Amino acid sequence: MADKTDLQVLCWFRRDLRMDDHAALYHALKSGGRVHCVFVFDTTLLSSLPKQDRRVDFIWRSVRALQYALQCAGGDLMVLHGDPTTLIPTLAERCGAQAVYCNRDYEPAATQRDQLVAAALTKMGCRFQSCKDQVIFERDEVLTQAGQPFTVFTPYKNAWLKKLTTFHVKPYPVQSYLGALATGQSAMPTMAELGFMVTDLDALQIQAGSEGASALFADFLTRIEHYHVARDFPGVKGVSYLSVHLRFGTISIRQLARAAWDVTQPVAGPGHVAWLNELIWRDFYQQILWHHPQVVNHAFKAAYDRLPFPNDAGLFKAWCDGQTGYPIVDAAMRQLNHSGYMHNRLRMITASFLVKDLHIDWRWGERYFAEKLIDFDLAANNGGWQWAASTGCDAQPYFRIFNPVTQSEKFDPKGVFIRRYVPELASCPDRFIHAPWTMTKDVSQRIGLMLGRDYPEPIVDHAKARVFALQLFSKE
DNA sequence: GCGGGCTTCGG
DNA sequence: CGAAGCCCG
Repeated sequence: MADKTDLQVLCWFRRDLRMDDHAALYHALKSGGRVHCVFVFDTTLLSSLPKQDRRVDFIWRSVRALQYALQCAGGDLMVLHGDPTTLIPTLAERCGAQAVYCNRDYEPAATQRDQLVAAALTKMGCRFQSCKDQVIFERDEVLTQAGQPFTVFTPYKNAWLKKLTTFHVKPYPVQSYLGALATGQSAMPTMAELGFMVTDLDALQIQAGSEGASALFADFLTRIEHYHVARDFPGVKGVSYLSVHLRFGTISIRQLARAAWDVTQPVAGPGHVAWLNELIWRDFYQQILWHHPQVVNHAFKAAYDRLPFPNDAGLFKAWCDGQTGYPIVDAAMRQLNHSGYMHNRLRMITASFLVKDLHIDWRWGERYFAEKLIDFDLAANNGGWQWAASTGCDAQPYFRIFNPVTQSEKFDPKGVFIRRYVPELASCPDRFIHAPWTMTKDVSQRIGLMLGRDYPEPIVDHAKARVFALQLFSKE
C-alpha cells in the first residue's frame, strides 16, 4: 500500500449540514489530502439570540447527526464554539492544512466573514476554496442577453430552465471517497454549554438532520402531483415542509430539483412544474441578494424606500399577537407564534395586511418573521416581504391589494385552518368565519360568540385602509 | 499522422 | 452544457 501523503485539508460546514451530495466535501475528499471536518457555533451570531431558540436547537440536532454520520464513515466532525474568523485560521494552522473547503454563502454578513477568513488563511499560505452548493445557478450564471443580472422573475425563470441540464442536478458522489476522511472522536458540546435551552421541536414533530429531511421528502413525493393545487390551501397538507431543511442544507437542492425536473422530462406534470418554480424563486432571490445587498435595509425600488408609514405600535402588536379581528390573519400569526412556521400563502396574506391594511413599514414585519421562522432565510424572507409591500423587484403592483376576506374565502373556504388556530371561532358558521363582524345578533347569541369579548372586532376597516394605502404609495 | 465525430467528464 | 479525451478513417 502506498504511503499516505501528509497533505491535510479542512472542510468547514456552515449551512450545509449533511454528508450526501455535498460540493465542498466532495472537492475536499478529492484533493488528495486528509479531510478534517469542522463546524463552528458562531458566537457573533448566537450572542444576539434568545436563550430558547428553535433554530439553534435545529442546528444543534443536525450538527450532532452530521457528526455521528461522519464518525460512522470513519471520519469526524470537530464542533467549536466561538468566532470562526479566528477559530478557522487557528485550526487550519494546528492541522497543518493546505486548504479550507466550504460552500458559498451569499448573505452579506457571511460574505464579509468569509473574506476575513480567506485573508487570514492566505497570509499563512493556506488556500480558501469555496464551492457552489446551495443553489442550482448562482450569481452570474443566469444573465440577460446584455449580460446583466435579471430583476424580473419570468424571464429569469425562462433563462434558468433553458440552461438547466441533467449535469446541473447531478449529485456529488461523496460516498466513494470517504476513505480520505481524517479519523477522530470529537465531543459534541451540549446545548447548555452553548448557553441555550432545548426547545419544543419534538412536540412540534420537527425532525432535524438529513434523516428528518429524507422522511419529509419521501412523504412529499407521494403528494407532489397535487402540489400545484394543494399548496394554496393552508388547511390541507399540500406543501413540502422542506424549507427549514433547505435553509440548513440537511437536504441538497440538486436532489430536490432532480425530483422536480429530471425524472419528468420531457413531460412534467403540473405539480412538478409548480414545485420546480418554487426552487427557481429561491435561486432568483439568492441572486438578487448577491447583486443588490442593499435590499437588506432598503426598498429595491428606491422611490419607495421612505414611504411615510404611520407605524402604529398598537396595530403592530395586534398583528404580532394574532388579534386583528381578521380570522385568516390571526390564525396565520398564531401558527407562526406557536410553531415557528407559516404556510406560504399566509405569509403573503399577513405581509400584505401589515403593509396595506395596517400601514406599517414592511421592515417591521420582515424583522418579526426573521425572529420567529425556523426556516428564516434572509434572501427569501426579504424578497417575499418586498414583493408583498410592492417595494421589491418584480413586486406586486402597489394598487393590487389583497382583500383578506376574499383570500380567506378562496383558500380556506370551510375555515378548517382558521378553526385550528383560532379556537374561539370554532362554533362560527362557515359563512361568517372569514368576517365574523358580519354575523347577525341572532347568530351571535345562538352560538355564544360575542365580538369584542370572545374575539376582537376588526382593528381596521379594509375598504378604508385600502384607500389610505393607495394614497400613501401613489404620492411617491 | 491527423482531423473530426462521438463519448466522457467536470462542478 | 461545454471542454477534453478517444477512436477510427
